[in-house]
Parts: sequence; C-alpha cells; structure tokens
Amino acid sequence: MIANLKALPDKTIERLSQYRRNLLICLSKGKQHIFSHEIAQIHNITPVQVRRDLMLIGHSGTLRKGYDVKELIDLIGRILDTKDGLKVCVVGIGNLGRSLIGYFNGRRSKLSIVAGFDVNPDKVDKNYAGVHCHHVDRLNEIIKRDGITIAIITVPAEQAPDVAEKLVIAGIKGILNYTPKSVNVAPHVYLEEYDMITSLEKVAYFVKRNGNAE
Amino acid sequence: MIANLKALPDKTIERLSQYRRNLLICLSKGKQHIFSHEIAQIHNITPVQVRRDLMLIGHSGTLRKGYDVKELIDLIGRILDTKDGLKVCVVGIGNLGRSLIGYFNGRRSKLSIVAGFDVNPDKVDKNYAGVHCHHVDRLNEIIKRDGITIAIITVPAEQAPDVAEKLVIAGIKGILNYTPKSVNVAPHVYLEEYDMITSLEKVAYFVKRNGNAE
DNA sequence: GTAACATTGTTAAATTTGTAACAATGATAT
DNA sequence: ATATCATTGTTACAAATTTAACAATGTTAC
Ligand SMILES: NC(=O)c1ccc[n+]([C@@H]2O[C@H](COP(=O)([O-])OP(=O)(O)OC[C@H]3O[C@@H](n4cnc5c(N)ncnc54)[C@H](O)[C@@H]3O)[C@@H](O)[C@H]2O)c1
Ligand SMILES: NC(=O)c1ccc[n+]([C@@H]2O[C@H](COP(=O)([O-])OP(=O)(O)OC[C@H]3O[C@@H](n4cnc5c(N)ncnc54)[C@H](O)[C@@H]3O)[C@@H](O)[C@H]2O)c1
Repeated sequence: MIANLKALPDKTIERLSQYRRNLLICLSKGKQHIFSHEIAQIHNITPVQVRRDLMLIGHSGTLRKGYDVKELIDLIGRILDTKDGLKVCVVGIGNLGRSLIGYFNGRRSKLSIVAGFDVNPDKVDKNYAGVHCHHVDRLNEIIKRDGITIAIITVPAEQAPDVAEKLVIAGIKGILNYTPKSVNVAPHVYLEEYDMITSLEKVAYFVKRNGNAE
Repeated sequence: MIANLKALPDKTIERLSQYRRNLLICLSKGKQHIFSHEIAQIHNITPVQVRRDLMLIGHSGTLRKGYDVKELIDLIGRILDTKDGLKVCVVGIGNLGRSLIGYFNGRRSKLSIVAGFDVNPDKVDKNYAGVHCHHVDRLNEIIKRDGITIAIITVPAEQAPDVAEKLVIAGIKGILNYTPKSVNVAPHVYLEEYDMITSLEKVAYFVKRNGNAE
C-alpha cells in the first residue's frame, strides 16, 4: 500500500479511472511523458484539477517533461486494482446485461465478469460472450463458490430490490444498479446507481433552459 | 413559466426526474398524497433533501397530508418537459444503441427517440423497435428535417469525437455520450458523459477500500 | 552564468451540495 | 378551547468539490 492511506475523494477516483484508460492509449502510441494540460484536454477538464488529483495520489512529475506515463499507470493501478483482481457477476441477462458482458470482458485484467444469472430457462446454462448463465436460484451458491464480490443488476426494475437483497445475503460487497429502481443494502456494501432516463431528462432540461426550446 | 426562473442545481434536476418516475407509479396505485419521508425512503435519501428540492421548485405540501402526488408530477413536468417534447436520435445502432432504443421508447411522452444512424449497410434502412436507421451520411439532413435536438452517442469510442463534431454542426443542442472517449463540443451544446467502466472500477475501489479485498 | 520561461505542487478561496436545526402550521385528541 | 403532534418550509451550517493564485523548480536560450 503506497499512498492511498487516506481516503481519496469520490470524484478523484472516477477521474483516475479515466486518466488510466487514456494513458494506456498514449503508452500504446509510444508516448512516454505527458503534461497536465494534455491530460486535461483529453478529458475536458482543467490542468489544475489533473495536478490536484495526481498530488493526492502522491505522484510527482518532472518539471520540463511532465508526468511519466508508465509510472502513472502503475500508480493508478496500485490504487484502483487489487492484487488478484475482483470477480463480477451480472444478474439479468437481457438486452442490457448481454451488452455489458460483451463490452466489459477482456478490457481489464483485474476486473472480470465471471458469471451471469437469470430466471428465464431459455437463457440458463447458455454462454454469453464466454460467460455462463446460471439460474438465479443458484446465486448464493455460485457467488460463494467463485468468490464473486461485485454484482451488476440488470433485471426488470421491480425485481431489483429483491435481487439486491439476495446479493447482500450471498456476501456481495459492491453493487452497480442499472435499474431505475433504487435499492437498499446493508451499510458495508458499496452501492452505485445509474439511471439512463435521468441522464436523458437532464440533458433535455438543459437544452430547454439554454433557450433553444420551449 | 412558473418557478424555474432561477437555475436549479444539477443534482436537484436529477432527483426531480427520479421523484417523478416513482410518483407516477404511486399515482397508478391510487396514492394521492405522499410525505417527504416516503419519497425519501424510495430514493435512499433524507426527507430534508426532498423538502429542500421541492422548496426550490416552489411546491407546497399540506401539513397533515404531505404533497399532492398529481400536482407534484405536473409541476415537475413543467420544469423538466417542454410543451411539444424534444426529439432524440441515437448514433451507432450496435448492442448498446439497440438496447437503449428498446428501453427508452414509449416511456416518456415528451422525449422520444425518432431516428438512428449507423455506417453499417446491413443496418441502414432497417427498423429497430420502431425507429428507422439512416446512414450516418444523412445525419445533418435528417436532424434538420425532423427538428431533432438531442443525440445519444453509442459508436465505437474512437469515432465519438468525429460524430460529436458532426452533431454539433447539424445543430444538436444536447449530447449524451456513452463512449469512454470524451468529446469536445461548442459551449452552447450541453454535454453529459457516462462511462460504465469507470462506474465499475469505482465500485471495485470502494470494495477494496472497505477492507474486503487486497 | 543568468534571465526567461513553462510547468509543477500546494495553499487558499469560491462554489456547489448536503445536513441539521427549528419555528410555523394546522389537524387531532381531550 | 387548548395542548399535542407530525409535518412542512426555511435558514444557517458543514462537507465536498472545483477553481484560482502563486511560489518553487529546473530547463533552455543566450
Ligand atoms: N436496455 C437498456 O438499454 C437499459 C437502459 C437503462 C436501464 N435499463 C434497465 O435495465 C434493466 C434490464 O433492461 P433490459 O432492457 O435488459 O430488459 P430485458 O427484459 O431485456 O432483460 C431483463 C432480464 O432479466 C431477467 N430476469 C427477470 N427477473 C429476474 C430475476 N428475478 N432474477 C434474474 N433475472 C431476472 C429476464 O429473464 C431478462 O432476461 C431494466 O430494469 C431496465 O430498466 C435498461
Ligand atoms: N455495449 C455496452 O454495454 C457498452 C457499455 C458501455 C459503453 N459502451 C460504449 O458504447 C459504444 C458502442 O458499444 P457497442 O457494444 O454497442 O458496440 P457495437 O460495435 O455493437 O456498436 C457500434 C455501432 O456503431 C456503428 N458505427 C461505427 N462507426 C460509426 C460511425 N462513424 N457513425 C455511425 N455509426 C457507426 C457500427 O456499425 C455499430 O453498429 C462503444 O463506444 C462502447 O465503448 C458500450
């Protein structure tokens, strides 16, 4: 454990994840050093914010060359990743669930979707992008057996609270809920919720407010 | 225009969207009045926050019965919706794009996806959940012809900046970018970006930090 | 060598967001 | 009638986040 003794701000964590993704691209293009204003431009933010984030994680750049891309990637990895990686499951292998599996897998070495769950017999015991779909009745069993710690919920909204409860009982430590229905979890479980309709309505509100529509 | 003369906080807008969705459900169940603590519980937030949001939009509840569900829905509608509704297009009719179309449409009367765009000839001129897919070369034409003001980007990440630029030229006023690649737009265009990998990495970080993994 | 310069690291201020405190209200019970 | 009560509306406070300001640094040009 290097520099993340003190808790980092939520927003900094989000940006670190994004910095890393683009730093990896930079590295693959052979770029070895990068300035705060270059990172900033990639992400549409200010150089100050980049420098502040990097300060918080204890990274030092050099004055005339900026930050060492490889070092920075490693450091962010030490903060975001766990040594052996974490396992993820998806509950609800519908349109969104299948999209996610196809999209995520193979992108992160330290984070992989290893199981799916559904109630629909047509989907159970089939594979989706290499991920096996189990019946949701085996949720508890499989999660414990495989040491899965994170779950993504993509079942129909009404089912979400029920699924969340089962996940917590099964010992899940973090939940990403894509359902518009908010769920309750025990305080030791980290919960992140995202609602696409809200995002779209928010865009619509600001379009309206910018005076371009009434 | 009633009470949204002064700008409402970002976060309040997000919550209003969520309040409304659940208020509609309440109404459909015959519930006519609701207390701040009931709304709060649905969304895992505090009653104070609910009251504060409603204060900001100028809504008054009654003391013993709480808020009138129907009135509240109407008021939120006056804030979030435009009279004639706004039209939305999706650029990139892949896995995510198709999921979104299937999911969104029919859910909001004042916000509807009316067109899709893709480069793949196999997809062009087909319908997806009732939405026609045009070749992306016709982007400008169709957006202007149909008065589309909002776009959702779900093309491969590398294509996103290019697509965004075209959208802005075509006169789009708001963009929702689901690509992990950040895009630049003119300042009068409202931009919202969401990155699922970041969300998942954030969950993983907090799982790790809560001491459940190393 | 030294002046000019771009860039970093850090502290301070501003802004945004959430929380707490509490008076005001008016329905209900006695 | 009056006291009690749950609930609202609002103000004041606290926490989180972003932005600004600027000294420190070491490289480059001369
Ligand atoms: N499709 C999208 O683009 C999109 C976007 C945003 C949010 N969402 C949300 O994601 C959720 C799923 O959307 P979708 O379009 O994939 O729907 P879908 O109907 O295609 O998929 C839902 C899947 O969940 C399964 N399921 C139902 N009950 C279950 C249970 N108790 N346990 C396990 N599996 C169960 C169904 O068999 C089905 O396969 C919905 O809540 C929706 O609101 C979807
Ligand atoms: N699938 C997911 O669950 C998911 C989740 C998060 C983010 N994303 C992001 O969404 C984007 C799309 O993901 P996907 O899984 O749907 O990919 P996909 O490959 O299934 O779909 C991409 C579609 O875009 C089309 N396209 C390519 N270039 C285009 C252009 N210039 N103009 C118009 N259309 C073009 C392709 O023909 C294809 O139909 C990616 O950037 C991905 O990072 C996807």
